Amino acid sequence: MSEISTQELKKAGLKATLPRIKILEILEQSEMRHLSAEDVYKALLETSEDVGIATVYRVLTQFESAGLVFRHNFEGGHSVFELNEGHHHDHILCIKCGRVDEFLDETIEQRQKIIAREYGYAMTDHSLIIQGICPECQERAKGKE
Amino acid sequence: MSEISTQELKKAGLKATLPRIKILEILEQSEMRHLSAEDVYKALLETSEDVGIATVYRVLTQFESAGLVFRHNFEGGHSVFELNEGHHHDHILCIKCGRVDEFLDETIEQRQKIIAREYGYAMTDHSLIIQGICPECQERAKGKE
DNA sequence: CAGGTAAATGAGAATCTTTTGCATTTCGCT
DNA sequence: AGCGAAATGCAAAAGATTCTCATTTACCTG
Ligand SMILES: [Mn+2]
Ligand SMILES: [Mn+2]
Ligand SMILES: [Zn+2]
Ligand SMILES: [Zn+2]
Repeated sequence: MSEISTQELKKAGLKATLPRIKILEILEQSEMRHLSAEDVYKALLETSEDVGIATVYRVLTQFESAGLVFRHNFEGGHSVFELNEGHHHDHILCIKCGRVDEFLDETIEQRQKIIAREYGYAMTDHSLIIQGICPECQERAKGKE
Repeated sequence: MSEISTQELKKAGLKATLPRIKILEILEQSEMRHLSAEDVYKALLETSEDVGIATVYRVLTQFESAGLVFRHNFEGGHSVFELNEGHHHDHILCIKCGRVDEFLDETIEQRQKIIAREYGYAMTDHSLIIQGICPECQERAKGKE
């Protein structure tokens, strides 16, 4: 079953080592789409794989360079990673419970390109995060009010 | 001259202490609009004020709570602060030289509100950063090519 | 399939940014 | 001037990430 992961790694130009295979599978199989290095490390511990946290950081950074994952800075302090499944999207986060939703708005995407051009920048990337309170957390707040 | 700063602090509900006055003046007088805690600390050293880095962090956080400054997470790792001068704006950053430009796009602002509503979120904030290569850095690259 | 080699790893130390604990100082108000 | 609460400086601590280096592993060759 790790054959598929092995192929993906090779295709990305990475040696198919045990830690890399395991980490890739965790990213693919986790029900959370956005995982911190610590999240990945904890998941590894549960598979009883003896992988160090330093390797988790190294591998995630390599995955990013290889285009296998995206790194996001949702909250100051630590990065989260998610598999690159080909479709760009932005994020909307609940500041109460941490829920993450994803969206893509073509109007915004276009405006960004126009703005970059106006300022003479060659746009390489962008990061848009909407923060708010999710429907559930709004209900919860209403309840105990 | 620090009278004005003293007033601003009092109005914001903060005791007008020497460190707070100095830090506010640095934010007001710096030619850089976006300063890290370390930047502020270095500027303080040059005024030969004996302020600890811990106080810099504490004061900047208080200024943020008081609405005097905004905190941004431009690059993973550290926050930058800028005076709140009343107008919200987003940022476009050069990944080569660190230059920061500011913009405001009403179309994007509106779309964000609509998206939050679509997902049922009560939007509290948002952060949009366009990354790219500024005109000067594009020229520089062209030159040595 | 053994052997060699460069690349990858684990453990812990190191780094970097930010926060915290605590003794001491300062501010704002009599 | 004097009091009490709030603020500060310093050093230690914390949290996230990177680095060092001895050891192991993946992959190529014969
Ligand atoms: Mn996502
Ligand atoms: Mn700005
Ligand atoms: Zn929520
Ligand atoms: Zn530039």
